[in-house]
Amino acid sequence: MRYTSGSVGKPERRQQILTLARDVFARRGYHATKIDEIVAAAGIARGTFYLYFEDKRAIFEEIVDRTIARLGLAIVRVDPHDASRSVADQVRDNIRRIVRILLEDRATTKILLSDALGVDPAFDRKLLSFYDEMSSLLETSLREGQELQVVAVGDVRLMSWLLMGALKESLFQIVQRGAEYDDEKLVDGAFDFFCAGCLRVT
Amino acid sequence: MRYTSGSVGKPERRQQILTLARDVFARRGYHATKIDEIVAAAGIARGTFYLYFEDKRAIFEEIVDRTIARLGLAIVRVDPHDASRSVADQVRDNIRRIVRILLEDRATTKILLSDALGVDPAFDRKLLSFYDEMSSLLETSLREGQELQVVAVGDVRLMSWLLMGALKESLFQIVQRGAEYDDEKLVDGAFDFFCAGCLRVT
DNA sequence: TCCGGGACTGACACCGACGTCAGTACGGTC
DNA sequence: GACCGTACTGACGTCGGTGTCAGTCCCGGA
Repeated sequence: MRYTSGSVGKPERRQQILTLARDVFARRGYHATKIDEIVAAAGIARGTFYLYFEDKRAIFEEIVDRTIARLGLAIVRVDPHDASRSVADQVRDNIRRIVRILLEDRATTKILLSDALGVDPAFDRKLLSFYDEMSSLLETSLREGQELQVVAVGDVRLMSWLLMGALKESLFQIVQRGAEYDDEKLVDGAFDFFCAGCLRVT
Repeated sequence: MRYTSGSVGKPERRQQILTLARDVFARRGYHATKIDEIVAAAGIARGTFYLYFEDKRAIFEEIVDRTIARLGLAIVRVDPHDASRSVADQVRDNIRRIVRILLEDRATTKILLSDALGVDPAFDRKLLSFYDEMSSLLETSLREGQELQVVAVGDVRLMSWLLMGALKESLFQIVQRGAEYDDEKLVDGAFDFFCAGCLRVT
């Protein structure tokens, strides 16, 4: 009896399972995904899965962690004293990097923005603390910006929530509906919104 | 053997289970909540639960549906030709009604904003179509606003996502952390943000 | 006092998903 | 051709959680 179409090395097999599992998670959601489905999608036997991953939670965590790590690196502190790059450009670049990462691998983004909460108390904590970190970073930057008068007066904590939420929801909607949406158009739209809102009610 | 401390009528018992279950869901999340936990929290036996509710999904749906229905009613179309109420006031009132409903019952809000997605494919669809409805309503209003020059030019669909996301995330953060946050401060903060963003980068 | 029915109970049978492990296939080495 | 070692297989035992239902309790009417 033949096992797999092509004989593959261990790291390749691992990556293969990871990628296929990601697609299943994106399609079915974390809780609805059974090991059997991952295994079927990857064209391997049940036992093989456990040779490469501890359990469902472990493979899920690995998928999400990669993107979280990339995001963490992509967001860099705005330096208002950098002569070579305006604050506006730096902000825009941050938005662009986030958007690029998240629209590049839509399956993972969908997972991250809709299934990652509610997996497990420990995992929830990790995810929330990531958001906390991002939010704190934002708050600090906003406060600094207020002193330099490049950020409106007001509660910076609330602002950070509003900003994060606006971007998160847009990205979620785009990947959720599988809509094509031009990266740059989103970056510009979000940036403009952050600068001036959208209501002009005198 | 005594059964329950106080003898209660059927509708009261039902409501009691509903309320206690809501708290358990809020604390533990949908998937982590077992019928046994609801039953323990309500101080009733396993069998009793099934006298009142089909299953876990049914009681969860009932909890969430109530709030969704209230939200649906709370959001009213902005009428730019209403002489008695300015557009700004009407918008602000919509925000206020949403905020009031969601901060009034924080447990349910937490459930709605963090657990409700990923329960079940059918339930997901229902929830997403609710958001779709809200989003469409918003888009229409925004488009109308653009004609009247009270809304910035740009993609109204993106704007609706940005607006919804900003508000959702703020509310989520508030209930998630159990932070006290003044209703009116949030309404004002969100409204100001919608009108003018928060960046002032020339 | 006995009976009937409604509210409630909780032990139990069932089930679906999990993780394991004895076994199979196959490529290399002597 | 015999013998490993490695990658893989899938049937099977296990288990946590579910929903059920025969039985208990209690009250109100005859």
